[in-house]
Amino acid sequence: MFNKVLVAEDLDTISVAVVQALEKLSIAEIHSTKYCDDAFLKIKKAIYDNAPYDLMISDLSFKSDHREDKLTSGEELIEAIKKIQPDIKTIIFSIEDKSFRIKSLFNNLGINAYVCKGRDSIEELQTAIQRIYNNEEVKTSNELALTLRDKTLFEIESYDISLLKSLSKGLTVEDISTEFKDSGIIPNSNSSLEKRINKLKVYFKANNNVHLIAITKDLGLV
Amino acid sequence: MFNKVLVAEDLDTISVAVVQALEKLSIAEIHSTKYCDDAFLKIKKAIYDNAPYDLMISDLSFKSDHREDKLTSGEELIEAIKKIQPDIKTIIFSIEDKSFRIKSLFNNLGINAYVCKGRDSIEELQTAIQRIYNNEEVKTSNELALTLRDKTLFEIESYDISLLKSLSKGLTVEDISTEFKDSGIIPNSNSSLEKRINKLKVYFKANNNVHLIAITKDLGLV
DNA sequence: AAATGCTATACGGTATTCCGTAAAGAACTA
DNA sequence: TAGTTCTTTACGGAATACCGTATAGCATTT
Repeated sequence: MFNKVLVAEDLDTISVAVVQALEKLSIAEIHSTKYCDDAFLKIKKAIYDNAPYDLMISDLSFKSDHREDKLTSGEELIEAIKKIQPDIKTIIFSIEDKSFRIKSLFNNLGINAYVCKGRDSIEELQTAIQRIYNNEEVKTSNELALTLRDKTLFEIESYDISLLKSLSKGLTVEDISTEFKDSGIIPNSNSSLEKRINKLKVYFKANNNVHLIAITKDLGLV
Repeated sequence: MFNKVLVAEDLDTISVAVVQALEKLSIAEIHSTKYCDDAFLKIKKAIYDNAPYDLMISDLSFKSDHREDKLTSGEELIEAIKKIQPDIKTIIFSIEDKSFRIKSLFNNLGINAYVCKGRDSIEELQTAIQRIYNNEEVKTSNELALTLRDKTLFEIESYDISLLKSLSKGLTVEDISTEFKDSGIIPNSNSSLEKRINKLKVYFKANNNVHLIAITKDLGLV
């Protein structure tokens, strides 16, 4: 089994539970930290001491508080760590369940596993660790597997996102039209914008603009 | 100390940590559940068995899964439970840190304490329980205390919440008017609803309804 | 070049929002 | 009872959303 593991998690409740789960896997050295910056320093020092970590388990989002941290999210943390220790194994342990988000984590960060915080996540986390150690394929959470495989997912382009964001800022279609014209974004006519908004409304089954923003906010798109 | 306590929390990691924290307070009977509906049934059965719970600690948001639950949030759960056992003590233990939201929980649900999941929440939870048991004033988390004491804060009533919720469901003012008439909610005329929406728009500095919903969604009010 | 198809744009009519003003009703005061 | 104030309701006009149809531009095909 892995010898030295680091847990980066800001919520104390979750952190103690994860550490306990690791202890049951008879991992010798388990360290935990509540801040991304601290996690980075620990990894760095471990390399320096010639006793590097084998695995890091990290949350994605960290609450901000009085401290002014350089690294503020799990993504930034992993990106920074991979630069100084490319061979370290990484698991993200997060509540995030948006498929497109998770997909990009595998593709862009090269994480080894993604475990979704949920009703049976302790066991899932343990099996994920075991499988990574055995170099086996890591199975994702049940619910997740479905959404990741779902090819029918509407391709939301960045154009749609900025359109939705402008709407949620309280701009009228007229406003957005001039905004897009200024930024050189096309299409930018009222008519085209309306047509695009309409497509989004159809896709998300929204009755009107208010409804559309409510839905996409819930999905975390905006 | 309290004798019988129920923990309603869907994330297994947090649940085990909370139960451990309770054990250290030498509480005799500690039960936990991952679903709102189950929590309600446990409370109900305990009343029936003449051994009611003294305290419930509940999360606010619960993940939805294959089960089709009637109660889907901590708010709904507490509302339902207060109807069958009005004297039960309740603590909300959630990641939510928006002052509006929390204030409305105190005002509309009559909770006894609000503890924010964070880096030192285990200790905060324990002192909150102790203080409720001693009938002392419950101190809220440091950051929270400031915003809650602010009397200039607009009093968001449950009326406003249901209005915003209806809007975010894509209903028109006309629709909401008939909906409110059917439910016996007053005021319910188009004019009054518009006036109320206007106040909210002024308060939240929203340009239009879309903007208003975007803002209140961000604040976690809807 | 002509035909085709796709996309962006233009326009018009209806519905809804947005925002005033005013009347009706209820609660309180003198 | 009459007066005062606050809340609810009514109404009207301008702005915007909503939705259909029609034209213009551009690329590809024939």
